[in-house]
Formats: sequence, C-alpha cells, structure tokens
Amino acid sequence: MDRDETTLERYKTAASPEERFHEYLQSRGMRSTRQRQVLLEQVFAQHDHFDADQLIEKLPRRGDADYVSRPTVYRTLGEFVDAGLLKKFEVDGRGVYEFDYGYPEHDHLHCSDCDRLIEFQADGLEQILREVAERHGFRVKDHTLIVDGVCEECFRAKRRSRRRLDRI
Amino acid sequence: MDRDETTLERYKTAASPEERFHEYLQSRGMRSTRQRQVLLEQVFAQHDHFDADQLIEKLPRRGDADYVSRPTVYRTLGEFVDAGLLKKFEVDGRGVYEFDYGYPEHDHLHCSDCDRLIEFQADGLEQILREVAERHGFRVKDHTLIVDGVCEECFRAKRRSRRRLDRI
DNA sequence: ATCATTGCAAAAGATTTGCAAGGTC
DNA sequence: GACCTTGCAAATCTTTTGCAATGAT
Repeated sequence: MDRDETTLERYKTAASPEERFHEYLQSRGMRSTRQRQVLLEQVFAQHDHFDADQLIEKLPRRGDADYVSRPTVYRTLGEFVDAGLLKKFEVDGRGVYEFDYGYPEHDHLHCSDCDRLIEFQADGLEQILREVAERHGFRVKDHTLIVDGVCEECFRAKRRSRRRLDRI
Repeated sequence: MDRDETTLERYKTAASPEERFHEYLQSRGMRSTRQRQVLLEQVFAQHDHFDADQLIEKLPRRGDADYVSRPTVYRTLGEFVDAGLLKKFEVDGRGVYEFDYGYPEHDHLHCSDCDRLIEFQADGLEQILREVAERHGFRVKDHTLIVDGVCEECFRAKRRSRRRLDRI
C-alpha cells in the first residue's frame, strides 16, 4: 500500500519478473499456463502487500475465460515465493505477500487500527542480527520484524475524536 | 525451551502472576474458577514457549476432575495475554505463547530444522525502533522479530551427515 | 502421447462461537 | 438469585489435498 517513489526507483534488476519466472519454470520442467500468466500479471501490476483474498478479488470471476481457482492461486503464490519473486510473512494469522525480487530489504510497521503495513529500512539492523547470529552459532536465512502500533493518521484521528468527546 | 538461569534471575516483580491475575479478574467482574486455577498453575510452572496443543498435553485428560476443555484453554490464554502475563506471537501459522510479566524484552531465533525457539537480547534494537517510529510518527506498542535459520546443533548434525555421504 | 496442471469437492488444522447446563459471588 | 463460565458440538477461516479432466510441450 505504501511503496513510495524513492524506494521504487531502487528496484532495478537484470531480468524482469516474467523472465525470471519463466526461467524458473523451465529449469524445473514446469509449464507456462494461462493461469500462471494471469497471476503473474496481476501480482506484479502493483507492488503492494496483499493476501490471497485481496488478490482473488482483483481476478476475473468464475465463468470468465481468465478465471483462476482458489487452490491454483495458493499453489502459484507458493511458486512465486519459491522462484524468489515474492516474499511471504504472516500478519494476524493469515499469509501476506509482497514483492521481493530486486526490491531492497525492509521491514514493516503495522497499524493495529487501520491494518496498514508501512515499510521502513533500519540501517543498523543487519549488523545487529549478524552479531546475534554469530554469538549463537546460528545460520541466518531470513528474518521478520513487524512493529505493531498506531500510525500517524490513526493517532491523529483518535486525538480528534477524543477532543470532540471532551467537549461534551 | 531455552531460558537459561542468567536470564531467569532477572525476572523479579512486585506481584506474583497469580496475584496479578486475580486483580485482573476482580477489576473486570470476572470469576476465579477451577479451570483458571489449573491453567494458571500449569502455564507458570515452567517458563517455556508453548502452543495451545503443548499446553493441553500437559493437562489432565477428559474425565479427570481437573480437566479443562479446549475452548476454555484458548479463552483463558487470551485472558492471560490480556492481563499482561503472557505474550503471544505466531510461528508457522500457529500461536505461540511465552511468559511476559516481568520478563526482560527479547526476541527469537527460530530453527527451521528442529523448530526450536532461542531467545536473544539485541542491545541496539530498541534504539533503532525508536528512531524508525519517530521518523514515521508511529506509536509503537510492541514488536515481533523472528530470525529464521539453522541453529548450531542442527547445522553440525547436517555437516556430519553430509560427510558421511561424501565418504560413500 | 506424455505428463504437468487445473478445478472441484472435500479435508485439514487452528481457533472461535452459540448455547444450555453448571458454578461463583 | 444473578450472571459469569464451561463444555459440547458445530462453525469459521485459511490453506491444502486427492483426483479425474484438461492442457502444454
């Protein structure tokens, strides 16, 4: 929902997501199907966070020639993750996906009021994790950092309504 | 699973978890029941990470006078979280609980091989989060940082078996 | 033609809920 | 006695799976 231009500019990679995915398919003897095309386009049209349901809402409905069933959506999202195109994490029990391929490392602020995810880059974090890992002899593959709280807009909105109540 | 003594020593608080929970109940007109007692004891007997199923395994079975049903386990865990006694986070889609009341802030390494959670304290992290929050006008309530990878033991085990294979 | 892929229906796993019966204050 | 809690059964929600039909190479 909130990938601003400055961040997006840094997203430059050799092969496009489409090319990359086709390589992935070929290398595994998998096939290029209409469903995979439809999903590839829809997923990489906008670089937002989304869950399976949000994606399905944007897809053609049952009956349409480009309809994709729910199981196939889940299967294909898994393939995108496998291919290194998407990253998956969990928020409140459900899976959330976001663009990953060639996109800079970042973490998220999660507003418990409006449920929005806001990206941020924390410079010192990598260094800290390296040290922790070394101290524990731990081989890091990945990490998830989600900071819960209230975003600026929601905080202001709350303050406004609180003032309104005070006046009564 | 892995709370060592040095960390546990720091766990000192004014009121005991039991006292604290009873205050919580009273302040809300809730009642002290046998089930809540049983769970309170079992949960705070050992300070490990656990999910609902692991807790239920340790409880008396159906038929026993101290049996607690699954829905009540879930309901009561929620109350413990509400009362500030437990902290809840998600690992691989299921809820994991841990002691929180008076326990020092920490985060977790998660071994994808043995599924163990290893606690760590990262000194600079708070500072980093404060800065990020300030930059975004974000009111932080909490955070979850889980570092995925392979723990020392599992890494060694893998290396051993790899050598064994090489020899063939 | 071969074998991967899909959609359907159904299953699965974790957690939640409606409600009548029972327990606490 | 009032009303909070519980256990049961069933529902929910999200994701996964078996399988026969369909599609890609």
